[in-house]
Amino acid sequence: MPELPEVETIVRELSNSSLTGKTIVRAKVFWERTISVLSANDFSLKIKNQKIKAIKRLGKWLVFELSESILYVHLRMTGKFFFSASKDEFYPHERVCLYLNDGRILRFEDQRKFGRWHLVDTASEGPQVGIDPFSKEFTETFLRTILQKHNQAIKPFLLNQKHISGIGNIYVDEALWEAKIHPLRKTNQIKPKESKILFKAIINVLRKGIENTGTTLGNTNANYFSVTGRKGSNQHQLHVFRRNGLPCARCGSIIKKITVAQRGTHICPFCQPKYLFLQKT
DNA sequence: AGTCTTGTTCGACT
DNA sequence: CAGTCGAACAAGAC
Repeated sequence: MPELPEVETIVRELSNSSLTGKTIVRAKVFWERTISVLSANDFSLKIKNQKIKAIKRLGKWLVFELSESILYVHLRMTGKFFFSASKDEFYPHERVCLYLNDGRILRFEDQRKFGRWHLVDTASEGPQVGIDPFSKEFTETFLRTILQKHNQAIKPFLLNQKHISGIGNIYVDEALWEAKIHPLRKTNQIKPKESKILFKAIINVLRKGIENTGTTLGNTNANYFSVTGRKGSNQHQLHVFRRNGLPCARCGSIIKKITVAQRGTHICPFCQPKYLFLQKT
């Protein structure tokens, strides 16, 4: 569910919610497997009395820099954060909550239970992810070079967080449509000119996603909502994702849904040909 | 009842 | 080693 733009939106909202400087006075775990490596009990003991120094993003991970540790949170499909003031409220999908020294409770809700909290001492024990699309290491040259080094369909390559971190199923389909590249094209057969356009498309779709505070596809609890419960608006800007049967905004052809790497994949069959019969200049 | 889902990891296989 | 594929995780919408 949440990809880079959604996680970035959540990080910004948490940072703006005066969470920085607050102390975690108590943690409660309602679903043990949400906590990775540590037991729920060890986690609660370890995080207790730690101060939140900063909140950042690493790929799709949220990073809470604490006084003695680093807390990494991955939302996977349905994880979401929100605040509540009352201790007595009951939320059916609540997995973890943090009591703060200002009386607020930061709650973590996760319908499908795939979300993970990883509390470690140093960043070297944290998740190892690839280049962030908004870091200065992500350049046209980097993308062109790494595509040449692999012989894999472009879509699963872009979804692999070890190479580039933060792109998920929605934004990858959007970026490939924008760059006019079929998701099954092999990485090492993508021409330098196309790679350059793809670079711009990746930055563009992610930046637009952030500007629109994320993509919320539906109204149910399984969808993305921000910390304050707001929907994003990027779903109104999508060109292909879940638009199968509708006309392509560029050429009018009907958007098709196919399966690539076991993921629903949306393409314009005219704009994104699988084989390049004509060499474009 | 059966299929699908915005993420990731694992093992089997080629 | 590199890449593909299906399953697993888990719950709910359609």
